[in-house]
Amino acid sequence: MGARPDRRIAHSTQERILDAAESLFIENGFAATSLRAIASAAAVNLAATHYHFGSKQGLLAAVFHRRIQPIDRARIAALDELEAADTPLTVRAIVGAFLSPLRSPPEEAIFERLPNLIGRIMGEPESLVTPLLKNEFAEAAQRYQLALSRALPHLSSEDIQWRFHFMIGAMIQLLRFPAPLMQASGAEHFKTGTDHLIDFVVAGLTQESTS
Amino acid sequence: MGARPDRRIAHSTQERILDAAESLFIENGFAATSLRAIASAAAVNLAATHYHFGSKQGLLAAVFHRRIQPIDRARIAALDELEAADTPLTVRAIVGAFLSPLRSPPEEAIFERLPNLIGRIMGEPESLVTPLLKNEFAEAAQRYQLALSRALPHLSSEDIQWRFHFMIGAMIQLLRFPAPLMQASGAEHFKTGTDHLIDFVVAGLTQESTS
DNA sequence: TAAAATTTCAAACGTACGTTTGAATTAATT
DNA sequence: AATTAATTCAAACGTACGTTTGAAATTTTA
Repeated sequence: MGARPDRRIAHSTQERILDAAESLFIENGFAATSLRAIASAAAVNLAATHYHFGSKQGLLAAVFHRRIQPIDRARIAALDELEAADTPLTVRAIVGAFLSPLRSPPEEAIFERLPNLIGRIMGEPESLVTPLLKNEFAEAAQRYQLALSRALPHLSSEDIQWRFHFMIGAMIQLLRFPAPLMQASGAEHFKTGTDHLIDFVVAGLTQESTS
Repeated sequence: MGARPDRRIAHSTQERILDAAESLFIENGFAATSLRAIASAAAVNLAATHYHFGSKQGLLAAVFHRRIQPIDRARIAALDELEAADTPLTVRAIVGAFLSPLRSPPEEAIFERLPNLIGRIMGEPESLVTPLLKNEFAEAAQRYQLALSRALPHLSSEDIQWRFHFMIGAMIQLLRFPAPLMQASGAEHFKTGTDHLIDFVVAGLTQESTS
């Protein structure tokens, strides 16, 4: 019997594993998610996880890579575009470019849980997170900190690093908890979490430290 | 010779377990830390972990409670003291009161790794974190958001919640990664991470959203 | 279609896990 | 000192884990 269902409806084995692993990693974290649970949710054989991804860590890397790569590229592309113009960049424009991939239109339903994944993975122990970030996020971080120090020439590189650090923290908080604790009631004026985030970090970045 | 018979050299079994569990939770996370590793590091019998704390989750709760309670009380006490005066509070004073427990003088060496613990636990999956926070952090959060909305009366409660949310995120980032990625070279002018954090979040909180 | 490469599968590998048990030991009480 | 309570201990409980295996099934290549 044909083991291959309609390819348009059902994803490939790798994709099904990635989807299932992503959901379960988001929900329970890496260590608390078993390959058996992943294989079961993906409706594939347990051994398929090792056949396609080598190990549980390899699967995590693949899950992360699939989501972070488009974001990383979009960030760099957005900054390239900004810098193509010869006008000096505003902090708000830089922040907007950095965060825009997080609110870009969901061409695929992917973007629904993408933020959750990043937030969850960033919460994992450092020994798990650092190797993932080293090769996926370092370039964009460097580029954006450079752009920020150009837009804020009076700040030391130390100041830039700290403020960038806190921007990342605020961003992760939004990714992990898409809404503040209290459930916002009827959304009166439409302002997304990302909008609030941008306002907050722009103020933090451009602040003139009075202390 | 020490004039005091310092009993702290030899901790009790519970304390040794709590210390060992704390260190290992910080390093590897909850799920990836085994009770056997904890018992071994604490030099106690494996069964002692269940005898004293009932379960692994109970141990986590005890580890967390031991550290978060002093912080929580210090936060509330600091706010009480501020509000005892009848002058309206500044945002900076409120933020300083909220964050002061994180840089209070290390009377005990405890305070060295306390921030790491909180940061690490906040990164755990929501199902683990939420029950811990519900009864340990809710009151202080409410009190401080109320104080903030009094200091910033032109802001909606929704705005207050969002800004508070991002303040927490920036704080957690500092707790989890006490320094920005790049190692700061010779510390020229002394300004701690908490000082940078306060400046950042005060600016974010007091910002007049122009977007 | 025949051969080769790729992918799926059921089953098992050895190890480690959280938890429980009941006796041995220590501490507290009378 | 005798009795009771609290604590420690070695050992084992059953379960689940990541990983490996080798044959069966499928897809690709020629």
